[in-house]
Amino acid sequence: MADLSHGDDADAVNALRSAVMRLGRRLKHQRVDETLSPTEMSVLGTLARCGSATPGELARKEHVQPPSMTRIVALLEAKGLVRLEPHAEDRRQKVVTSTERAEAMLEESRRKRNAWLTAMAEGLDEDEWSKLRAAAPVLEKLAHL
Amino acid sequence: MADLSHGDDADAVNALRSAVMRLGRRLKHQRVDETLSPTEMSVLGTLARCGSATPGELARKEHVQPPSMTRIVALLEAKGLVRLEPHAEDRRQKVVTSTERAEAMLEESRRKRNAWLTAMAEGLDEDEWSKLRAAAPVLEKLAHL
DNA sequence: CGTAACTCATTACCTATGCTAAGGAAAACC
DNA sequence: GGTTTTCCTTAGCATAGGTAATGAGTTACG
Repeated sequence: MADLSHGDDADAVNALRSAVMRLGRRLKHQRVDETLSPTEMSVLGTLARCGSATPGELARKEHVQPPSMTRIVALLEAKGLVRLEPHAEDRRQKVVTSTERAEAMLEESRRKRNAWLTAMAEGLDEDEWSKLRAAAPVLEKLAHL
Repeated sequence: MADLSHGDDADAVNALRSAVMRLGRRLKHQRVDETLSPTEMSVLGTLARCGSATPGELARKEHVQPPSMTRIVALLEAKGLVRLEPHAEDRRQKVVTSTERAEAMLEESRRKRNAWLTAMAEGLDEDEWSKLRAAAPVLEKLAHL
């Protein structure tokens, strides 16, 4: 594992935490569809990546409690972005699948997000941006740990 | 500026957004002092870095609306972590200063945060961690842009 | 000067989004 | 076959943010 005991790493940790929190708050405001919360967007993204999933699986992946996921899935279904089907072998569970409409929305949202981040990146040079690009997968891994 | 038009960067942008959001959610739960919200912590951090500031300045820096900052400052004052003084030249404004107690708490919290992130970093190798460390300042810059 | 317009902080109220606790149905396990 | 466990859900609550409206203080302009 990495050694986090000396000062530079402690500083990095603090910078990371602070930046992630603030950036997260700003990203919330840049939602592509005003009627969709950040977590709802994130769920659609997860479904696009992983295909179908049960509410429980989604709750674990999004680090949210099951009751919260129940509501999120219900809202997504009401908006026609997700389909709910009975589970094949286990009748307690349900299977959540994103619709074609969700795919289209994700594509649209990707464009808008990029536009916003492009504006943000005006203030970054190529070197800074490449550091960010290199760190993106690591942050993802960390978020899933 | 960086070129965000091709696919790799679009992917990086998506990964970044998703990871920042999820990591932010998990960091919220790892608060060092249960009685302090993440934004309250962030305000104390800002004060430690920048010295005194008015509520309005803090609201802008934390990307929060003024009324929210009013409440945050009031809570911090009630906990003895912040001192409120009248502004020298402008009697509309107030000056917020962190107390010695806040400094001690920040130091304590830094230790606890590091412990948590150390546990997280168990799953990272040295290369991944160094990428993260390189990106930390860039993320901070982005968060402040 | 004095009043109009603006700015800063605050108050009051509302909403969004998460949580815990509790329940009901299906599966798994003696 | 009855008990325990697992999964989703319902109900109620807490937190943390936002908007709109208020009040006090400052600045600008006529």
